[in-house]
Amino acid sequence: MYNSEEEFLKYYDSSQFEKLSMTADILLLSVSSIEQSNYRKNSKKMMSVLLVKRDDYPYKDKWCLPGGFLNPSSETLEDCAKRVLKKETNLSDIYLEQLYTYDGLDRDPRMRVVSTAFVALVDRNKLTEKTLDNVSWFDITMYEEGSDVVDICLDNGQEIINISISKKLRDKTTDRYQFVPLKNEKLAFDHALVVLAGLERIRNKLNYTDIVFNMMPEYFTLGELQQVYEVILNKKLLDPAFRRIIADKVEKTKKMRTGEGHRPSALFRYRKK
Amino acid sequence: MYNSEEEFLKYYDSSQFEKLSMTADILLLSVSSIEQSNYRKNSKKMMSVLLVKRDDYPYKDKWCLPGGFLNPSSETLEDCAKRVLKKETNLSDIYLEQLYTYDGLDRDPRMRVVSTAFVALVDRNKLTEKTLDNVSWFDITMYEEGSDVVDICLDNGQEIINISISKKLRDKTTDRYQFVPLKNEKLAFDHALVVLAGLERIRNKLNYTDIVFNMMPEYFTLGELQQVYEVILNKKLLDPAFRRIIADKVEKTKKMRTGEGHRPSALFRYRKK
DNA sequence: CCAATAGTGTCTGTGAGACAGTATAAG
DNA sequence: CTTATACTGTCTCACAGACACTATTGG
Repeated sequence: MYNSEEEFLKYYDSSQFEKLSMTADILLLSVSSIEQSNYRKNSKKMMSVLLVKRDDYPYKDKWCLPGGFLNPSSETLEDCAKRVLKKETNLSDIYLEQLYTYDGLDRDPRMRVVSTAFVALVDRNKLTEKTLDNVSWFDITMYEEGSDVVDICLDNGQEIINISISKKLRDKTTDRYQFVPLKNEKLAFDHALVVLAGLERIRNKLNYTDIVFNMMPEYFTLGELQQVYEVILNKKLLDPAFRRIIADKVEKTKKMRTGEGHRPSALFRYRKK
Repeated sequence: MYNSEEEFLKYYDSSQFEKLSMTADILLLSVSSIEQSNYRKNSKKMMSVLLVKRDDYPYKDKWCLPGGFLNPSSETLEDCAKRVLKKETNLSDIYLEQLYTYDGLDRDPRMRVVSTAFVALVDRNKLTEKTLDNVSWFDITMYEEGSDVVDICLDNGQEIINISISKKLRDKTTDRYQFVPLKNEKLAFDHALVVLAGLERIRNKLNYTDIVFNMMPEYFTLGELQQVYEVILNKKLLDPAFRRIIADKVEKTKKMRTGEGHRPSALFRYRKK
């Protein structure tokens, strides 16, 4: 037939397979600080996610994750994700990790679109708040009532998005769980599933990686770091246990944080290994 | 512009974005038993992977993972993976899990192809050995010499495939590790990376899921199960510790395995929760 | 002094790792 | 009796969970 790879490629007809469009969607997460009225209290921390308001069909006026179509001839999906992040946040040095590829047949009413979702983490302080009115940070609250329903509440101060997702056991030929959206009126596409999967990924990785520090400023107190752990894991931790766990990941500096209405705390820094 | 989603879709031109082809590749893993010459000894277990010999360009005469092009108008990537599995092994009830999406610009010399890789697990006993001569099971040996180089050796009894991959730390904007193929002369595309990523996935999941039982027959001895654990984790386990760990995952049956040249062992069964 | 957080010392119970020992089949 | 595996009892050491205690600031 053909005698060499060169010859094969010369006559290869790449149109023989039907093609499709791909997008990269980004779940950009960070931690927000909410000042408390009591001057003594530390600011409360919450996980937050960046959403974009759609200004055109499909899903007009609903919120969605920032994303964009892949340019197949020039960029990888990761390149594409970075390009979108740059456009949306003006930052280019952000932690980025591939999450999952979503490919339901009807996820986009326009046509078949396969989307690879990425999780991105960022320190909120690095962001220059260029307040585009179609982009907004939503604080995340997760309720895992019972065993198989997860409720997620997203709140940007003006609008509240309620999501309810069922975690069902699937047949053994696939992943352990299937996620079925039960309630979701304001989040476009299948992005509710991406939010849930991304939060779970970060929660799992917290224990065996150093990803937290991508959401932290250079200098931080152990109290702040503990709050971030607590908000990601969604449970209170005991001080001594927490300090044992992160002891070898951080190093104490000579700086102190004062003026908080209580004992000052030492500032720590991430110690790379 | 448009007054409703219906109207929008009616005039939507889906050709405005450049399109591309996608494939689903499957890393089908199972455990093989190798009879020992000493009649007393139990058969040795090894992880093994199903490879297909390419009979056309590109990568003619090299081995690759079974895979196929996605038909975008009718199937999901998982459907596509199942279709390929059915064709290659004639089985349809197989554990299947999405692994990672590979999208390097030059991974296929023909054109831009993005591939979503799946891991599939199967009990070798369920396979009817229809010995197609272009399909073969390769036993896997992994060496993790030092800290950042992984050597994988694949052996089907006639041919040996040696792969060497470097695990390098990447910049913090992405995943912790970057995998760089150092040596690989017989495995097509970027499939060496898929093999490594899949083995690591299974190894990690062994501890917090019940996936092993997808590779086990209905009845098995604890010795056999332990051997499978050992071969996946690539290290010896202590009997009492192992039995404590899996105690609540299995249930003893009345059946026994005899005739092995040593004390008979009870047959166990997976206990679903 | 009070309120709130920072930071440390120490007890205890659980559980993995380790080793030793008993049991039982085939040849 | 030997060999190889099956299976169990128990000790120890590390470590997470828990609690209590001291320290230090602003108001």
